[in-house]
Amino acid sequence: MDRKYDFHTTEKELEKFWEEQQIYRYRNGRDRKIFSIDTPPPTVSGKLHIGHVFSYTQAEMIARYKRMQGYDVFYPFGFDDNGLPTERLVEKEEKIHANALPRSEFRRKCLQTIGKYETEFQNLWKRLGFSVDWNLQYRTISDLSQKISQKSFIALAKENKAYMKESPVLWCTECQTSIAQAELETKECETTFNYLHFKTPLGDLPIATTRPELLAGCVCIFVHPDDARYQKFVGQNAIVPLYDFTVPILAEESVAMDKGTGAVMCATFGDSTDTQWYQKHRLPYKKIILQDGTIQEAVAYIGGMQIRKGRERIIELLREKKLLVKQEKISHMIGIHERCGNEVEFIPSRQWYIDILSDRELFLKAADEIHWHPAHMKSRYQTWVENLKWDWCISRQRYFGVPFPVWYCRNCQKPLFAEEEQLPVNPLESRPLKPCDCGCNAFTPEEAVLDTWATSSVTTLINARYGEENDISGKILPMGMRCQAHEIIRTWAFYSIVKSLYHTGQIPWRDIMISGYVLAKPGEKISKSKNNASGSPMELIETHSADAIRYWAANSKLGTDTFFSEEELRTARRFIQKLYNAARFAILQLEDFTKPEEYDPAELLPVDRWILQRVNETTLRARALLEEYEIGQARHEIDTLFWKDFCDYYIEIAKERLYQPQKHGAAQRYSGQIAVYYGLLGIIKLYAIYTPYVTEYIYQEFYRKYEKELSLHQTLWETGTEERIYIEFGEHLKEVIAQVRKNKTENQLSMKDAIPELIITCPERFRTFYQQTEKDIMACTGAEKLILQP
RNA sequence: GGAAGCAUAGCUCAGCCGGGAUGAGCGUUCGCCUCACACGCGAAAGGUCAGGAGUUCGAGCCUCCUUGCUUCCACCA
Repeated sequence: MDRKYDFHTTEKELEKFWEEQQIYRYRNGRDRKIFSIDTPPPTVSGKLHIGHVFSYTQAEMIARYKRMQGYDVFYPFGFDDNGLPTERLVEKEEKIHANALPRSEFRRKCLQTIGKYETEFQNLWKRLGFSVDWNLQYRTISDLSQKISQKSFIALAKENKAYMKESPVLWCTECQTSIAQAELETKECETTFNYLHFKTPLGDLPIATTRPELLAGCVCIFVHPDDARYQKFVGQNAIVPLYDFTVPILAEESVAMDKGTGAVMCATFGDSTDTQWYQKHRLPYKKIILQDGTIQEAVAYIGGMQIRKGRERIIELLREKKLLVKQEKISHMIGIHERCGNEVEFIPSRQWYIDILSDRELFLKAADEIHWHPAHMKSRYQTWVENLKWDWCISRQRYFGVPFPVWYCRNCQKPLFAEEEQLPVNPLESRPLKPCDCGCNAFTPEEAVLDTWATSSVTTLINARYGEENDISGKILPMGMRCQAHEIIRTWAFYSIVKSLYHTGQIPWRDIMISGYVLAKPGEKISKSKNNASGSPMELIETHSADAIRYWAANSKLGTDTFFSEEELRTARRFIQKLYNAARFAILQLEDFTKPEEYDPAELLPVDRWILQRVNETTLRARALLEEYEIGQARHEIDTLFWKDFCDYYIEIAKERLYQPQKHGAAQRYSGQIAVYYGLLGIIKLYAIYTPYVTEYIYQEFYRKYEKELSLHQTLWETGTEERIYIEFGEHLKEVIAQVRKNKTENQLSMKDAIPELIITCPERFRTFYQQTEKDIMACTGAEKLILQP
């Protein structure tokens, strides 16, 4: 073995070796319990950054951990390559607009782009040593995914869980599609409160509005029924300034008397409150804003303008005509679309929804059946479910997605669903297999596509090939765990729970593991769009090794956001070199080692039993922590065992015995060899989940010729009976050596300098142990004489 | 406005059931080239555990209040 560990060649060779030997293949549950993993299919919307690596790697360690506990791990990998995020990427890269192209051509461009990105993504995950079974790879745009997604929709529609309705919906005028509540973000925004007077028979009624461009869409005025200032106006009509039509003045309890003037203009639609009032008071709809964000042509003064432009123009006009009483700068929160940051509008349209409001209790109960890691993440889910306002709108007026398997009868307008044998189907290219119940055989296809989440929420079903010929849902559902970041609790986690409950009646997974973000600097999330990542993951791997990045990713507490610092990668590299060096030492001492069929621990020296007991103890502790997904804490336990106990104490104590059997005895040396052999093997098994490359290298370089498994990653963590007395003895012995080291340091002596006499205060129960360890202690401390005193 | 998380060494963070800060890594200072490793070994300095009150024999940990940071949700007239 070279003095320096060459990760460049080693990692590449081993990556190939694992792939060729199919080390991580899912064995279909043959003779092993199955642990199935629902891992996030990354959205194909740009390049992956260190944040993804951080989160995905933590989950990957759990996969490795479970495998080494004897599970047949079902660990697929997918790509979420349909939907708006991908469309936006393609529009940006190709400098095109989806709606300017024939649909088929745009879809073709999308397919090209995702192919390129997916290869890149896959290479990165492989390079990071992910123990994914690539045979299980899936894509949300594949035929199978589309089929299962469409089946899901049809099944829900038949149970009336999915329904169509005409209603004001959240609308993004930039992306020109409806969106769901979950895709809404808020942004603090400076705006102006414009005060105007509406004339009424009883005098002027002052109104404040931030959206004067909607004056033409005003349908009524609301005042609070208890508001003494305005009670008299209720039941009267008011004249809308500038447009001079009349609207009724109505009483409404939800009006905030202290906001603006206390009297509020309701337009269709300025905000979500307007939509609620519209429904509650059965108000008329006056169309002002169109789907593309322009004002309807027929609107006087501002027809055809963009919303902002129209607003400015109206303010100008109001000012000219002296109708503007005053203006006030305010800052308020507005809803924006998470994908583009554009302000959302409410536009009535016919959309498909999934009923989620009726079954909140069910969704909350499901959350209690799932183990959340960390536990407090459950409250985010609960708050979200409790605050749901609208059913889940699943139709998108976009192109690159799973089509709705629906046509509408031209005669009776009834929706007609595709037959199962037609799926996956694109209604634009196919026809229903039979005529409508009304006898009509002419149809209009649904042009919308499904919300991306409507498909990615069934990843568990896609992986299980739910309802297909080779359905394996009985084996892998509910899945053992779901891993994801906390930002998508309200989307991916929530929708997956909804779909799983609706389709299978059970929770999608038993555990959910939620990772934190990697922040570039305080508060600033690294994101694909901001491009604020320091070096691409591939570059970092080339510089620091995949193992180093993985080791770093295991450093923080689950669910906690962390900062990225390249400095910490250097620490990781030091660790890898240290492990390599320890292995070099071990291999050197074990050149002539004959592995026993079995060995009796009673024949080993106490200090050798101590280190083996420490490995055993650490394995037990790491196991307990990893069962709770505490990757960082488990690694910390292992670090202490390896660096402190194994390297700094054990090797130093046993060194001379291994070098000089003539002085210590052959049997004593053999005892040490056994401890080094099994001790290091236990340690590399523990580290295998964190740094799979260097540990596998050590295994192949040395252990492979003794052990039966082809790869370290096919071995299992082993534990035996705990014998506390050896742990306690080790602790005592460490204290003795620490004292000697301290003494030498204080006297500025080298560690190899001799000391004439070492007096050990030794409890009776350790007496024999110390007697058996005398030569080791003398060698390690340089003591020429050893005195044991009670 | 509601909720959650965080606040511990110069920095980043561990601290399980309430039992003596036993802390770790990085950084700093000092010593040591000890035949796996100077990408190392050994040691040292450094803390009013955000502030306050309470419960308790005993609080970093439990309760309440205050402050600061982060996040989620609500608020869009």
